[in-house]
Amino acid sequence: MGRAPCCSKVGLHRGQWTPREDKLLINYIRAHGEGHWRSLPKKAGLLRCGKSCRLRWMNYLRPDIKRGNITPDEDDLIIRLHSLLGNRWSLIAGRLPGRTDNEIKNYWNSHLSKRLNKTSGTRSSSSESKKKNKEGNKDGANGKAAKSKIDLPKAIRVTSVSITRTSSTSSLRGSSKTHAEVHNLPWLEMVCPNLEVRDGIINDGETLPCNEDHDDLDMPTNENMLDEMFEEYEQLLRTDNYAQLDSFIDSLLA
DNA sequence: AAAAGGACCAACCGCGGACAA
DNA sequence: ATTGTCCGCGGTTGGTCCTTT
Repeated sequence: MGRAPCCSKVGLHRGQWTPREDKLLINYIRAHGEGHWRSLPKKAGLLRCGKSCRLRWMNYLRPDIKRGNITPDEDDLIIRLHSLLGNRWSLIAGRLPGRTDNEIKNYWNSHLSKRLNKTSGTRSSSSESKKKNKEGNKDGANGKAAKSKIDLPKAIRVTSVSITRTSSTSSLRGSSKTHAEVHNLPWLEMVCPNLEVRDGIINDGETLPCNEDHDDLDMPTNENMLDEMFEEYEQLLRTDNYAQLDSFIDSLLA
């Protein structure tokens, strides 16, 4: 049962990437672009699984990745977005230019969940669960149940929306309209107001508003919208009106 | 100074949706 | 309509570095 592994693992390298492998991957992607991950390793002369190449590129080698500590603004945004979206790291990462889903996930597990745990007393970090596992699952199912999880509908696929940093801007033509307007995505409108679609092609703006290195993340309009959204969400939580809460979440996910 | 434990983070794994044949 | 493949996602693992004892 289950599908076969993405590739034969026989003879393939695993674990830490060497500088040479990084160089091969960077050179290949510079010359041929991203995508076709399955065939990429062979063509690039890498003894790696395509998945591994994609992960390495997405999380580490991509030129637009922002290095360094998470700023307080980003920190705040992550918390807010997580309360709205749950563990949808890729969606959250899409709102934080230069940050990867893996980075945010790690940051959440190692910093934020712990911090929130202190204030709420209801969450536990992955490190803690890992520790519990190491202790031999003494708590059995309880240890699993203690893990925090926001009960939201299953994540929708967003690749076609292309909030990602790699969306093409080369073939844009015709009149523009925001993507959120076209697809009736109020959430997207708030989170990424400059996203445009022209002739069915998504554009995140000539100035790449969603991709810029916003070191200060100084976007007061978005912040206000986010605040309003967050407040509305909190109010619904307080009222315990689950039907309304569901429709609110549905409207976000459209 | 050394051992033990904790924290962090890069990388792996398996699942499921999208899409083509 | 079915099957197989590719890709992206979230959860988890394990290695390394740091801190505490």
